Amino acid sequence: MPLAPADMLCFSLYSASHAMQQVYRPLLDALGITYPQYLVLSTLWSADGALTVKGIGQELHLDSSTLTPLLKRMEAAGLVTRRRDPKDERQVRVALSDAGRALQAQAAPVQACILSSTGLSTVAAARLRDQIIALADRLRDPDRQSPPDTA
Amino acid sequence: MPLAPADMLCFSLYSASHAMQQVYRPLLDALGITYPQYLVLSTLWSADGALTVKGIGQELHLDSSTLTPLLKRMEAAGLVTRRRDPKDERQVRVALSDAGRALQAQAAPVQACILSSTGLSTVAAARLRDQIIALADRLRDPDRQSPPDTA
DNA sequence: TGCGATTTAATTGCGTACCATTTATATGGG
DNA sequence: CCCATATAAATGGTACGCAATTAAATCGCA
Repeated sequence: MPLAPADMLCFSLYSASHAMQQVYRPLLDALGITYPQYLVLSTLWSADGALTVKGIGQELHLDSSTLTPLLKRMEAAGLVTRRRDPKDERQVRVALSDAGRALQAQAAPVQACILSSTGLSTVAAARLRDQIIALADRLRDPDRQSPPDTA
Repeated sequence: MPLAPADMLCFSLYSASHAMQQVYRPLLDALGITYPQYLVLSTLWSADGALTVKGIGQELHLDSSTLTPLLKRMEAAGLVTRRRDPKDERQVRVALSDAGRALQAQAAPVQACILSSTGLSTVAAARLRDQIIALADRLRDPDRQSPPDTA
């Protein structure tokens, strides 16, 4: 018998992730940014220095073909700067502009608002987060069990 | 202090959902479908009859602006049929074609492969799924607040 | 009976995501 | 020193995902 989406672990993730973005949307609309842009800004706020596109991609598990246009929009919005690294011109260094740094204060209440929307305590949210991170790590682990093609 | 994406519950969902789709990708590539298309097919396989676009959207929490082009691609691929309901011509009824039904057998091993990739037992996967479903339901609940943490 | 309010799909425009490919730069080996 | 290889970013193409708009059908109620 077939498994309906509602019974699938994958669909719970897919669906919860979308629901989460819906909660973020009005908060981020007020800041003029999208959810992936908020993730990039959070990375830069925490990094406290310029990161390469590659470095941001490693944090967020996104590749340059996703990040390049996203970062260009953020640069056009005046939130970040993009400069070739003079030491290695293959790399593009992304740094916060003053406006990008200023947005951190505006965004300060967002996390508390999100947590409240989850209906979870800080501890319960952290516990669930860690379970989901562990799952994602196993899914990305190249030598995970169940070899369908490893004869 | 700012919260890095790696510490956010939202990002664990975002990231795990993407990781899950990467595990699905090679399996679904072999069937010639995408992950959202697999969700639509799973819905139709379980429903055992024609559903409206609206009905599919309620199952998957997607709206017609996402589903209409997706269903048109599936129709072009010969997996489903789309017909206006003669009783109410606003509605479009989506039904499996023979090829769409036949794909169910091809897709039968997929769920077991995915479960194995999670590294979780059936019971542990179901328990995590239920926690995430409950979270998503609270996030979608219009009258949510009650932060049990912030006094 | 008839007409406006509501409901439903489709359409449009924008922003992700990702694969495959291309371009530019750097580095290692002979 | 120069070529082969490796790496980073960008590009092109396809497919979601959603807000807002448009178009059509039905319902509500006088």
